[in-house]
Amino acid sequence: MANTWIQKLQKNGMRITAQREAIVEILLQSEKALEPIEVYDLTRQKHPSLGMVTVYRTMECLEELGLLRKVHQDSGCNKYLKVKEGHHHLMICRKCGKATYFKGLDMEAQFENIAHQYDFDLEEHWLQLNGLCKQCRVSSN
Amino acid sequence: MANTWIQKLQKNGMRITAQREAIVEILLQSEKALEPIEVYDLTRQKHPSLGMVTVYRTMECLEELGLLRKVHQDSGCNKYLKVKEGHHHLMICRKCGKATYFKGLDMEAQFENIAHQYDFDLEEHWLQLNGLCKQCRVSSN
DNA sequence: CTATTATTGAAATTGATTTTCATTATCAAT
DNA sequence: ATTGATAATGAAAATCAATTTCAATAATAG
Repeated sequence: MANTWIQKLQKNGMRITAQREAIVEILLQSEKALEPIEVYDLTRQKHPSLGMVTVYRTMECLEELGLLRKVHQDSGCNKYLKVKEGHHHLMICRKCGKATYFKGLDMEAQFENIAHQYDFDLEEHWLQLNGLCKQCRVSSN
Repeated sequence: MANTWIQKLQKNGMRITAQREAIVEILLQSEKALEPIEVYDLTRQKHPSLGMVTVYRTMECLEELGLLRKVHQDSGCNKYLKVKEGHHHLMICRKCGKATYFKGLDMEAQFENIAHQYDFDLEEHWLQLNGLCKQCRVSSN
């Protein structure tokens, strides 16, 4: 896992540093989208000298390389999640933030149909399901 | 149009001021989602003494009253658009920003189905189509 | 008209993100 | 292994959006 990301960084001419390895580790472990400050706090538990700027720069690189993607939630739009290959959509728990990818039932045709009606050149669609995951539904609420 | 919004403000115990009327006017005229600074600039053309804080506060009120809604775009997540009654989704031109509501083909059943598979308690879904509107496709690109 | 009180806007504050720059660490080439 | 070019780092400053504070002003009930 982490190796794949590190390799990709390397292939793109970037150097491998302890900070980057630590940040990648945290991001790969997380089941939910994380904002820079969260990555900073989590990474600093094992790497206290890490600077916030390094987190921003590393996450920016990872996004440009297509390894991370931005996720929008009511709780903020500065959260980043590991990308999953192929065409997927997200299901996100509003309580714990757990993000699950699911394969979209081909709705593309329907979307294209609508776009056509409005003479709209459809380039992409954003679909996200929000609610409560199993665990969070059970516990307190 | 504007009367409806003004009335709603009044009904909720708010006072009608020239600033609020001007801001409402701008927001109702716009075909695209606007961020506070844009509302500020546009409104100040006819009302130069307007303060930024008033824009923020007025837009916040309008959102709470269900007249405005936040819209997420690559160009930012601090944009607000007039709400349309009923269940609709958005189609947004990435070039001019024009936002068009369309009636969703009932995809709720499909979404519920997916949610059920993942033992997920679906509360809401976000769907947005992004691309180019007719005018923007024709002109230059 | 007047008194009450919500609203306004300037200025200060906060919080997130970006920029700058001197120091440090990586890695390719010896 | 050593070295040198240069990419990466982190502290501090700068920027930008949004919020809070507060004295002055304006809307509206009576």
